[in-house]
Amino acid sequence: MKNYNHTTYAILGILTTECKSGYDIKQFMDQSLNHFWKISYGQIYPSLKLIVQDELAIVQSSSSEGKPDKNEYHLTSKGIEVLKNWLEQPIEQIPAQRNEILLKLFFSRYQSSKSTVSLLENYKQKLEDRYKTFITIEQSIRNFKDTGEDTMYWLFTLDYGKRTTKAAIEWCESSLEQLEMKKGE
Amino acid sequence: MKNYNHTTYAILGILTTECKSGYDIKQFMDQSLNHFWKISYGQIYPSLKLIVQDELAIVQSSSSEGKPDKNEYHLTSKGIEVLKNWLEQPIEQIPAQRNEILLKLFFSRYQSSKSTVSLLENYKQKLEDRYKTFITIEQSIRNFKDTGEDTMYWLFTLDYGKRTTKAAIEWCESSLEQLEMKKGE
DNA sequence: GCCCTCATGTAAATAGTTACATGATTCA
DNA sequence: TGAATCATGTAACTATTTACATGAGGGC
Repeated sequence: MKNYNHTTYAILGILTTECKSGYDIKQFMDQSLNHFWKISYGQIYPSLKLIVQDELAIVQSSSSEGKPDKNEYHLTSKGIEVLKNWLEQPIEQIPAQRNEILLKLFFSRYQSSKSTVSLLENYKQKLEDRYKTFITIEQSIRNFKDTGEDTMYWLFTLDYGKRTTKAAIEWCESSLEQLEMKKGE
Repeated sequence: MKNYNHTTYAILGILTTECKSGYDIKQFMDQSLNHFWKISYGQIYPSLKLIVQDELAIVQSSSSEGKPDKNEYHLTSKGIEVLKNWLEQPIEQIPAQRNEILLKLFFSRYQSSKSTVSLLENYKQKLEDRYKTFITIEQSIRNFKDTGEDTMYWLFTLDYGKRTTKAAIEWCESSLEQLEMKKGE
């Protein structure tokens, strides 16, 4: 079976939901997959073209009143096979998460403690904002979604975000404390 | 001041250590920055060329007995300025960490619970291996490094890795438990 | 002689973003 | 009429990896 890139699999996955057009896919990404997967239109439309070429989906134009025409992509059985097959493959390796704050911190002896503190405080703020967003999303999933099959898995991914973000916030606090102690010396 | 990409700043940072050549930089990355920054030779050498062109460093050939010649790159004061300036800029945004396991989990209702369990167990194993690696690196830093200025910052980045990896392991355990409960229903 | 490590580099392919171009509908 | 949202798409650029090419020196 031919291999596709992760972006293609992400799109195939989204096509299993009610989201069927390029525009819908982008909306879905920005709302639901935002914290662990993002892509731009520049990738979505060419990928959809490939997906149709390889017969993983068929496209049909749909027009509804008062809205521009829309291309709806529907998975074929071949497309579903490809998706299922990918789901079953184990993860080759944990992604090397590039992290700018760690990179800066690694070389922080070239700047004042004060600057490093600012850097960390700013980062901590961003993490706290993100954490709050997760809580909000969680609430809305629990409120509006009936306990369908998807719900559990969606909550898993949110839980991952919450746990790792919380750990990162605690790390910021711990590091800031240590910097404070160093200054006090 | 001209802007460079993160890779260039990473290289400038490494050039402040004893690592001065393209080969050294790669070694350093693979050993010390491995869990949050990786680059290939295909990026290192072209970047070094640009760094010299922009006079952020000068290059000098050095030969030592029994070893091939080596190009040593030494930061200029301009190079140090550029590095320091970058260090002081706050992080624009938390990186959207693409995460394949979350992507698969998100669409896991299209596979059996058994497959999902395997996926998570495999991932948990990888996380545990990574955690052990962090402990090992931490020990070696504490043992072999005198408590120089760098040490504290290096331990910060390791601590980040340890904390977030631990949170991810706990997440795996929690998710596996929930899947188990679901199966028992 | 052969393999491993040291050492530098390029070319091609892949991945991904940003900016641009276009045009319909809705609402103020 | 002008801005906002809906909708599709491409071109250019940037980033990054992989595969390749080359060659010296050391140890078996």
